Amino acid sequence: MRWNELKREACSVARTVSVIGDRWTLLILRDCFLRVRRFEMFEARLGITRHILADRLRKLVKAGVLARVPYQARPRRYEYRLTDKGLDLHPVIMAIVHWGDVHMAGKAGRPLLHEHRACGHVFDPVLSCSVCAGAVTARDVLVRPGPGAKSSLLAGEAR
Amino acid sequence: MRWNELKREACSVARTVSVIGDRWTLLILRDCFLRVRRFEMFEARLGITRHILADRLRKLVKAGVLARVPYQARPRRYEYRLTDKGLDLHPVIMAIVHWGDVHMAGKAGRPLLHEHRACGHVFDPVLSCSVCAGAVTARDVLVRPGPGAKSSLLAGEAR
DNA sequence: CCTCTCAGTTCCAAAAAGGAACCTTGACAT
DNA sequence: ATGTCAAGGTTCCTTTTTGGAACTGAGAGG
Repeated sequence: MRWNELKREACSVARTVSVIGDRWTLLILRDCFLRVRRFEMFEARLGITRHILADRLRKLVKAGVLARVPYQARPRRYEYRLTDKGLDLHPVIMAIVHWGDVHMAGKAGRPLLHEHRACGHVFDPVLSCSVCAGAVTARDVLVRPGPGAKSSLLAGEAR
Repeated sequence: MRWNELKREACSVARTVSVIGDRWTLLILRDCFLRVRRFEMFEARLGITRHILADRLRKLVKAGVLARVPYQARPRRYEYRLTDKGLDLHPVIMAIVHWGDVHMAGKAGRPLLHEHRACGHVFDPVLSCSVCAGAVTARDVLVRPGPGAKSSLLAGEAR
């Protein structure tokens, strides 16, 4: 399966992965959420080669995750900003950061802390239910086919 | 930057990406959460080539995300199961699924629905604060250096 | 024996990534 | 007018990673 076949799969993971399922893309998005916006800044922070960076930024713009907006005329220069669609990736990045904090932090401790403006405390992200607001873990979830399902998606066996 | 340099970065995203930042790995994990466990099953569902699958499974086992457990003797056969560390990736997969459901679902609708056993309803995952339990969006979060920080990680500019 | 299943491994061609140099637009200084 | 600088790319060539398909090995079952 090639990249372009991925986005046609009847699976939300496959479709999302067709946009962000690449190590550089994920690192670029991390930097976007840290307010990095310019080509040279990404390059310096990531240690990515320039043509791969150009390629990934182009793809993210095409996917509607980033917008390429001019920040000066003469010479015309552009920067890359998260769109609303891109901002919606925040939970993905937070979940990734949290897993890294818990399972991959060295003894130096976590590199970054997150403060919740609303309550003023340093917090951990918790996944919760949109209906009852209770915490959700892997074992609390029953997966069922939805309207866009292909029957082959589910593995069969009940949970 | 090569893969093996990634895990040494002082960034939880980089470290997590060194384990799961590959499209096949993410799709393998999706299937793991759908109770797929055997080599042939992964291959059939994913359309991945066999040696890449073998490679990714080996890496996930080495990373402690999956465990290779025998399910029959004579001939000895193994299956791959999520460890607790692997189960902790559930929020990452849920966040990815949800983004795909919202931004990439065709008009057929979402392929899978998730029911919260505790309350019995189909739900969407919401990221919330471990301290006050309130919802958390990108703009609610203030990022600060933690004990394991390198100063270069933050982009500078206040949020 | 012969064939089948599962779980891999091997080999070769094709695609993607790394590295370094080059290009373009315009500002600013000499 | 010539030279240098900065930002944001592009080009070219080499090394790495994938894709695809065939082969291996340990039993089971006829």
